[in-house]
Amino acid sequence: MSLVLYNTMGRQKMEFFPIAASSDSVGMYTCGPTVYNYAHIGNLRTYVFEDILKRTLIYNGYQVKHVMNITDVGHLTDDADQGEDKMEVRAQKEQETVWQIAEKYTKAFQSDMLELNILPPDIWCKATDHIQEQIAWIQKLEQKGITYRLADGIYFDTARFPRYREFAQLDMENLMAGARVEMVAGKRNPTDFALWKFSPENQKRQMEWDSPWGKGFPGWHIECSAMSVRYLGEQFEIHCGGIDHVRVHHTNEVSQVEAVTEKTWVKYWLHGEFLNIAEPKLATETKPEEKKMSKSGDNFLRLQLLKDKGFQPLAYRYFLLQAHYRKQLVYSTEAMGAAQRGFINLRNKVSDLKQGAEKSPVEIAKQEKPMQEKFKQAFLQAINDDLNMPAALAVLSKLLDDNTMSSRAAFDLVCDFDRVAGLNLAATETAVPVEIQELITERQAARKQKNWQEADAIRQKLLDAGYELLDSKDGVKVKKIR
RNA sequence: GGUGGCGUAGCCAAGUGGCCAAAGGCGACGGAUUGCAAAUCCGUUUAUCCUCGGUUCGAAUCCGAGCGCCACCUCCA
Repeated sequence: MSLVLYNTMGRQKMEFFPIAASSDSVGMYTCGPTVYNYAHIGNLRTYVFEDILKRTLIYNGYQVKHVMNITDVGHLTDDADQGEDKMEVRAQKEQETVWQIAEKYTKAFQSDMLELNILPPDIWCKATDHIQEQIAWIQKLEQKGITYRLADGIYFDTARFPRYREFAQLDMENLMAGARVEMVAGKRNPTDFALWKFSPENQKRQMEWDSPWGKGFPGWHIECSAMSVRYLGEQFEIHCGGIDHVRVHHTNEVSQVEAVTEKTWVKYWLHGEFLNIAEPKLATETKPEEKKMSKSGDNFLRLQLLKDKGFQPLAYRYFLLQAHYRKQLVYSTEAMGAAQRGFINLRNKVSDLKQGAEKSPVEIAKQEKPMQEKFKQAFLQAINDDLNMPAALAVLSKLLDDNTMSSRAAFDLVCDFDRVAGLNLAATETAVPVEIQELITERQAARKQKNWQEADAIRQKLLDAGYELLDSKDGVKVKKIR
């Protein structure tokens, strides 16, 4: 079945084919975090979307080579190429070196990824580890005569690359008319951007390098161009990021690469929409205000905060999967609570199915194969239609409600679907410690004697210890809840 | 002001010309089961698909107008 993806380049759904027709390998570059702070749950939405994309490709039989960068230098506090470096600002604030800051927030990010069951990239690359590649690429642009020098750095002349506006679909005249951005003195066009920034003369930067143009640091956009080409070649299949990157960051990246190579760089561009947050305003106001979350703003929710509220990271993943990645989604505690209940119900059903499956033969009866295939096709159709996870989850729900198949056949399918959903649905409960098992036995004895008071006391005790008991016809089930 | 997008049940959310008297989830209600719970199972519930007009044999789906909301046009996933 063909895989169709919405390509920002062209603004339409397109059938996916690797560049080399005969090959099943796919190069995928995802813009990673700028590690000057923790990731918020809005950032994480994008990474979950990219993970679904990657898992869908793998599910379709492709070999994915996934590269993700870590921006640890050069990302300025505004885009007029005259703000401060976010990393340096943060280091100042926390009284640590920029290197410590980078290390700390990179680790935090990777830990979030792990908790959300996001598959790690094959290659992590840090901007500061690839300064030479970036300098070399700027030199290539220089040889093409597409750069110019100002007092504070080397700039890309967007007027010299006529295709510049194509990607962003920029209306240059409007951009000019609305020119609210204070331009760096001497910039030839409002869209021109810095490739290399010089260190300020009056101040020592923690991160700076020698270059043919003078001591300084790379502009933000050049790192993704240089590193993706380094690891994936001058042409590769997929590049993704947040929707906000279309206009400036990715447009600049495309320009930098294609101005040098003079051929199409990336075949498919995918962008994830924003997560907004319903922010309860003052108690007097009835309607919550919807605002997007900003890493520099104050409505900043981290995964840790969700955990503190009792939400499981994978329940957050489930929350995200219930909406399409190209639609804005509003986060609220209520919506998250509903998702968590849904997620727990889902897991309970799968858990029952699993117990049933463990009692049945591993071989699926022949007559069940067509039924399995029917579900599998429905699931595949959903994910292959531009990653329609809400529809895919509906197929999963229908599967769990189906009672025509054996537990074994159904459970195997659930595991298959979970390769894409990544919800760890079949996660095995951890073994119950002996002392817990003893208490359970004790309670069963009390129940037999109809000593309900004793039985309930033990049940409460176990609950406090993090184990929930579920009496069923087949005996007592134990669920670890913490 | 410019640009892009959205408006589907109490809430979240798929569907974008006939398979839709509209998927799925959450919630609510009734029942089975249970010592009580929990979980599970069965059943029920709620939609003139924002409004008005048009195109069409046929529209939630296309077109026009209006209303409302969101995002982007500093940085941001």
